[in-house]
Parts: sequence; structure tokens; C-alpha cells
Amino acid sequence: MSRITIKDIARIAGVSVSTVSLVTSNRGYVSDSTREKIQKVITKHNYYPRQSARTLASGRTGNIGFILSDFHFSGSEFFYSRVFLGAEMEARKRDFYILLTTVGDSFEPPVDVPRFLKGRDVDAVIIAGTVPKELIEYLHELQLPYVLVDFRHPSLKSNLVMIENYTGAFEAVTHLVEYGYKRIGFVGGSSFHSSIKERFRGYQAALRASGLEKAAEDGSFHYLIEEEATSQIGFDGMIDLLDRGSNIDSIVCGNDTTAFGCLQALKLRNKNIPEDIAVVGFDDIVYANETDPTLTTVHVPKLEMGIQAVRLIFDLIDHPASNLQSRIINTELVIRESTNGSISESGESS
Amino acid sequence: MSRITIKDIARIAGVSVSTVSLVTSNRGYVSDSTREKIQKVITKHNYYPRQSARTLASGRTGNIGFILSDFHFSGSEFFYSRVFLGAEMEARKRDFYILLTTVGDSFEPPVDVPRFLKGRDVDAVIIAGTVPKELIEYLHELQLPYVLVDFRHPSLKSNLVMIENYTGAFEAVTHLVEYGYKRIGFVGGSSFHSSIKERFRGYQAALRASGLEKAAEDGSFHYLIEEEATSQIGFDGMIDLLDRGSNIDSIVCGNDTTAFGCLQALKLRNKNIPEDIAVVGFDDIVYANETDPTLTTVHVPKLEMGIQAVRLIFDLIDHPASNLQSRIINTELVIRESTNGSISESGESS
DNA sequence: CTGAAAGCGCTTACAG
DNA sequence: CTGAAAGCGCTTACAG
Repeated sequence: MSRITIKDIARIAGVSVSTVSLVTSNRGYVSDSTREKIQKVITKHNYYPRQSARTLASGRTGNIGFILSDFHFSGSEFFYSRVFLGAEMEARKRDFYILLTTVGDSFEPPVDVPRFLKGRDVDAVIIAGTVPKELIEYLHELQLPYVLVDFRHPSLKSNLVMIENYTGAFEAVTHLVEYGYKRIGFVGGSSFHSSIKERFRGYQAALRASGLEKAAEDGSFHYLIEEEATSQIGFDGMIDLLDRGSNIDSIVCGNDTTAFGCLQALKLRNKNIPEDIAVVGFDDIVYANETDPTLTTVHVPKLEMGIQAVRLIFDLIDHPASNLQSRIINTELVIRESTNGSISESGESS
Repeated sequence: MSRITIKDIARIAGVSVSTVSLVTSNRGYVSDSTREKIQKVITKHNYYPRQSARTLASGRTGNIGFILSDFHFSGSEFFYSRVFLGAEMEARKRDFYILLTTVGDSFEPPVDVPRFLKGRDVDAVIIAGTVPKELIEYLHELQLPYVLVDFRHPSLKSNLVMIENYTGAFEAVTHLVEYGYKRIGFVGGSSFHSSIKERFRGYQAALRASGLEKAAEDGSFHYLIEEEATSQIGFDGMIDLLDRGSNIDSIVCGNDTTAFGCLQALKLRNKNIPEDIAVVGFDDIVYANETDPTLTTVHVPKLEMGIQAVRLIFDLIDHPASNLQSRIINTELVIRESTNGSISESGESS
């Protein structure tokens, strides 16, 4: 019982193979009556074209590559797996598959080249988060459409889907200022990641805008380290800031994971949150609403990032000559207990 | 600049296309000298066969489908995304791609059939976690090799990768008994999920084995609900058990997410953990080590589950006639603060 | 151990 | 608007 092919459909419908192809691929002109007749046969026999044959004949694969660093996938899965989910949902609308792969810290062709690039098994590539810049350069030279999500190469012009990191952090600080906090610190890991950098800049700008130059400029308010943004860093950073005597009354964190470490450190030191020290995260991953106290944070619509990345990819595929694009995803401050003691406790989960 | 093909390699190496194919696919007999000569040309020109051509010619796709419920992917991503990662790592070893897709709560062919099944774009399928049983039945009829991970169809015989749910829960209870707890409750959502059911059975068996029949049999010690295992369920269940006056001194939870809800409820009711009530989770997701107190739980090696699933798939592909297999993954109890007050607080993260 | 040739199931100019 | 035919880049019996 071999599977039904386009030939069978053509024979049964009494038309040529070419015409069936025109119908299944939804291109070219086919009379309504012919189209209908063919469509009926296709539905009846549950025909579905083989992707491999299409790819071989057309040169288009119908696949999008999705590259993530090992760390992001196994560590920060809470963030990027949702970006991936959004991408997957959007890709499905046009019958594209997403091929996921991870890359390590270093990138040396040809060994580290993702297999779907070697085999040219994708029409375009999405890169999410931090990756070695050599990989981006490699992609660039490949002439394959690609978009960077939540990351940028310092010198290369690329299609981008970015978060309003600057504005998000700005609003976080403004919120603290409105609540009367004045000695606002910053803890962040992985400051080589462009997003964290932007957040720090937004933080500084907001402080200056509020006349709090001291916190903005004084290094004793900041703990920045060139490592992945783990909760360990938040813990270490918080302890460090407390011990350095900058006497902060609140803290903005590079992301939620870092903020979790801050919460732990504050509990260890018997600080009340938010009375002694208020805490703000960034990302709004699921667990931000499960900590004790729950975490005020900057919400990032992760699904939307994946969706926009795929839409941008489709744009590039459909219009190869189009200009570079940047799509900026808005953030939204979510106020919870870690900055607002008056929010009543509840068992609600997201 | 069109890409290099097998023909080019053959021409340059001075051999036939067939021989090159024998080398790239690593099958059949080729003399060492010929093989070496061809390999050199391949390396020099960075040749990599096109998957689509291979698939079309051979009938093998080199892809494995991975099906996950929408809920599991977007909600319990902490668990199954690691299973996926393990599968991806293992698949890569044999140059297979994994095509991920999600399915909803209901399954009605042909609309809900994953596209990679319609298009026969996969050689085998992994199903992780709960899915509609109609989907499993559909796969069964398709004659496509498949393995179920952490789930089973009530009546269908399938290849399985399962967790030691029963034993894991048994050990969790035994641990509590050893620490002197006697009135041990159970909170679990989604008891239609076979894993949670097994855990409950292991819990009951351990109680009986310890002479604690009362807790095992008495419904006032249990909160079981036919819903997805969210933290909300843990919260509601804990409150319910406290109010029902079964006077429990400890609780075993269907999974970690549920346990997080229990922790919240206990805090709301000003119970000390573990002095008043000890809490044990199941799964050991990353955040089990970030809660306050950190969560004692049954560690499940998630990467290993994905790896074993793919190895089982390869077995099925290589030996189509092989018998059904079940691979059982061992668990390990991880003792943290929620059952052991003496563990010192620290900022360590996993 | 190696080569010639058919064939996998589509798409795509090109005619008509 | 529709059809005949070439061709995409491999694998696979089949000979030798």
C-alpha cells in the first residue's frame, strides 16, 4: 500500500500533474471548476504532497532554523522556550517547520556549523539570545535570510526583533521613585548581552531624569558581572551591595532569575521586602508570580517575540530585496508584592 | 554559484556517483583507498548531501516527530522542554532532526493530525506526556514507530519510557516516616495522568508498609482532582486539607508545581515548614531549589528520558520487527529544607 | 569492490 | 487556463 501521489490525483481527476501542482501550491491560474474538481479528489483521498519532493524540485525547504545557545535552552528555558513556542505557532500557519538546534560558547566552522545550515535544510534562520558573534558573521556571509531576537551583533547590521529594554527599565525605576525609593541599585549578570546593557542604560537614564545622579553614577550602587545571568549572581550581587554600604533601599535586576537570587540574599540578611528593600525583576517569567513575595517585574511578551520573528522571516522570504527591519516589542511593568507591600497575598498563579 | 552536488564529487574524485553515495551514507563495501580519496574531496569542497534528495530517493526522512500537549509546552515547559533537549542531543548524534509540534485537548482526524504525520515527514514519533488517546490510537494505526514518554494509553500496548513513579513516591513517604511524620497527606492534580496516579499508589503502598493505614485509606488525607497539575491546585488542596481537619503533619505532592501552591497556602496560614507541616514534591524542576524553603522532591532525570526515547526510536528504526519495549527511568529523592529544618540556608542554585 | 541507470514525487519554465 | 517534459540530487537494486 504505497502512498498516493500527485500522479494518482491527476489521473483520478482527469487532469495533468502540472495542474494539480498549481492547486496544491496555490499559485498560478486554474479555472474555478478545475480547481474544485481537483480539490475534491485531494480531500477524498487525503492527499498531502511530500515535502522532500517539493524541496528537491523547488529549492525551497519550508523549514526555518532556530538557533539558541546551550545555556539559554537548558538554563533560561523559561524565556526562550516561549519565544520558540510563539515562532512555532506562527510558522505552522504557513506550513513551515522549525528546526531547533543549540550552539555552544564558541563557534568554529565547519565543525560548529549547525547541521541544517550545512545541509541547506532551511530557508531562513532565527537566532534567539546570545550566540557567538562568529556564528552571526557566518550566517551573514551565507546570504541566508536571518533575524536576531533579543540580541545584536555589535557591528553587523541585521534584521532584529528586540525588546524595549531601555524603556522597560526606565519605567521600573520611575515606579520605584514614585513609591518614594531613592537609593536604587542595579544587579545584572552577563552585561555583554546587549539586552542587559540596555536595561542598565535605561536604569541610569531614569535615575538622572529623577535627579538621582548619585545612584546612577556611583559604582557602589551597581553590581555588574560578565557572566550568564543566574540566580547565583543575584545572590552574590545583593550580598555584595549590602556589604559595600551603599545603603540601597531598592534594587533593579537584569532579569527575573537574577532577582530570585536577590530575594534569597535579602531573606538571609533578614531584610523585609519591600519595606527595607524593594526588588524589581525583568522578563516576567512564570515563577515571578510564585515567589514569596511575588516579584514586581517588567513583562516581556515572549510569544509575541517569536511570532514577530517568524513574520519578519516570511517578509524576507517573500521580498528578498526588502530593507533591514527592526521590530521592537513593548514591555509592561507588572506591580506585585516585592515593591508594593499592600498587595494582599493570594494563591493565584499566572 | 550553485551548490556542489554528489556528481561534482564523483567527477573530481574520478569515481561514480554510486560509490560516493556509499561513502556518505556509510554503507556497503568500499575499498579503503577509494573511500579515503572520496573523503578527501568531500572535506575539501565541504560537501554535504541534501536531505530532501536523500529522503525522496530512500523513503527515509531522517526526522523524528515530537508531540507535546499545548499545556505541557506552554505550562509545564520546565519538565518537558528538558526531555526535548535530551532527545535533540541524542538525535543529533545520528543526524536526525526533531520536529516539534503541539496538540490540543481533543483530537479529530484529519484536522488535528500533526502536519508531519500528514506529509509523512518523520520516520518515527515521540509523544511526551498527556495527549488525547485518540491521537495514540491514530498513530498506532499508522504503523509508524512511536514511543510514549511519561504517559500510557489505558488499553494500547506501546513502546514506553516511564519514570519510577511508584517507587519514587514510595521513597518520599518512607523518608517522611523516618523523620517521624505520621499523618501524611497527598495533593495531586490531573489524576487522569497515569504518572500522578502511580505516584498516589506508591504513596499509599508506603503508608501501608509503614503501618499507617489510616492516612492511606482515609479520604480526608487526600486531595485529588481531575485537572492539570497547576500550583493553584496545590494551593486549593492544601487549604482544603487544613480545613477538613485531618490534621496532617506532612504532604506529598503530585509534582513540584503543585507543591509550590502548597507552600504558598501554608505560608498564608502561618504554618512553619517543615516543623508544622513538611512538604515533598516530585520532578525536581529547577525552581524546586529556589523556593523558600527549598523543596524536598523526587528527582527525575529529564534529559535522560529524552535520550532513552530517541535510543528506543533508533532501535525501532533499525530493527522494525523488535518487540515492544519499556524503559524505566530511576528517580532519586533529594532532601532539602521543606522536610529537613536543619539544612542551612544558602544562596546556591542548581 | 565499483559503475550505469532507473526512479523517488514533486515544480517549473515552456508551449499551446 | 492546461499539458508534456525536463530536472532537482540523491539511493538502490542490478550487473559486472
